[in-house]
Amino acid sequence: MSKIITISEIANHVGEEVTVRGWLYNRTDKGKLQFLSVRDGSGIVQAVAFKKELPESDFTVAQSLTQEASIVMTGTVRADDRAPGYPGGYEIGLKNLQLIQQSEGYPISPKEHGVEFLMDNRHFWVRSLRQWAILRVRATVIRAIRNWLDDHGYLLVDTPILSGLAGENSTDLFEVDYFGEPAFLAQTGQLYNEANMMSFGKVYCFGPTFRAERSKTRRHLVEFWMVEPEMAFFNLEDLMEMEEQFVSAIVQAVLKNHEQELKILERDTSRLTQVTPPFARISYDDAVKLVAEIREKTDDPEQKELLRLDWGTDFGSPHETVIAESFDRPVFVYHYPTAVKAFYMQPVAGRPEICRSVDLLAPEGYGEITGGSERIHDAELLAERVKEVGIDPENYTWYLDLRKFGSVPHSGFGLGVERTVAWICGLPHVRETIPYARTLNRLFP
RNA sequence: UCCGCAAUAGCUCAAUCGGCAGAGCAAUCGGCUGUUAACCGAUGGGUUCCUGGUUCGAGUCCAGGUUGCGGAGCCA
Repeated sequence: MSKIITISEIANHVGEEVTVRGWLYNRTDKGKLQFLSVRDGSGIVQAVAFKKELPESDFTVAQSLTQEASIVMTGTVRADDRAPGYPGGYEIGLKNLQLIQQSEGYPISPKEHGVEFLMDNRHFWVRSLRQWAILRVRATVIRAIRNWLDDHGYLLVDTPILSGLAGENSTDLFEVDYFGEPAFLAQTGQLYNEANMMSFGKVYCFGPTFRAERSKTRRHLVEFWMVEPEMAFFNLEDLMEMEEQFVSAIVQAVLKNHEQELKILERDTSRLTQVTPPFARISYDDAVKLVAEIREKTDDPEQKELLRLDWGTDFGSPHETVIAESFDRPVFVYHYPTAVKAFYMQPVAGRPEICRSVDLLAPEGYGEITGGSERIHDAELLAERVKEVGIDPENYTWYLDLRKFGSVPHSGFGLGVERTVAWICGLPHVRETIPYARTLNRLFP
């Protein structure tokens, strides 16, 4: 009985007889010689079947294998530069092959497919090479997020997914029946984070969030994952310094661990290596001027229309794109108009029309990947803002009470996992960055 | 919700001016001892999204609808 190995560790077994268990990814039949491309989850390896080197019945089995048939194979590992795979350069000289189950009519071929077809077959699509690479990067992004926060004194404190609180924007909430009472799926854990921060100093929550926005763009999902750190005694400048360290650590972790995956995705990593502190910083006031200058220079009438912008309105994605393109690394845009941001953001001293908020825009048109602010810590000011915005203070009693018992200045932000993965992988759409995307028209598979 | 585009074989697409519905891949069969999305030969495979209209004749033109895609708004 030979040793069962995973393909990722094949380099340690050159010259040995090994067993690999997996699925047929592709097959090339040359008559008395066949090449089997086999994946086992950890990688892809080429197995070579010469007719004379394995039992006749096993060779016949090899000839009958269809794409995604499950198999157990045994053979000798040898280094060969001609062998493709991940990692490439090694192949298995087949001595024995056992079919577990044939795969009849597998829908996804090595040729191109359309988006709808692939999303309908997402439960199979996750087996494909590009998806394998993307979802491995996603796992590393999540691991890097947790490692960095855990290593820097942040405590993971989970926040509820079901809540009676509306959160930020009541129109975009999913309502569910909670024993006859209305409840909502969480859009953010932030309000709870602010309570937890007073207990643990630096906290974060990390989980799925739900937004019933009727958005149909490359940057939106109905269900997406967000990490939200919240820190006591942090002002806006502290927040930006923390964010640039944090985001850089995530990008560098992927670069370090996924050279192979980024190559599969044909990602140009030169822009990613530049993602190190400090990031660029620009105020909303200056960003508005910057957009106006860029708009002035463009000859494209369509672009001129899209870039139209008055002070006081929020940036749309065309604005964010041209702002981000003006810098060679991620850029913070801070001090947005108070009117376009959430009620709990601290107004700037002497200029209450702007607030201590900051969004981080990723380069290459990937848009906003974090959004955060310094929070209002004064009880009276917060109560005033609640009244101004017109939300029912009844529902926010506990949240308002936080400001009555040792309230301190504090800040926090949320980072969208899918947008971060899309940016790092260089993908055109976030739907491939989550195993089973929930979008406007998709709840299956 | 608004604007634009699309729907033809299992998949990706073609079909000239309105005139016999086609190719590649996949599948099946045959050939080949170094393939890299192998190649060569053969075979099978169609409610041209739906409903109605114009016409001698509609995949193609017209009306309505359905579904999907891209963008805007909104956001991470």
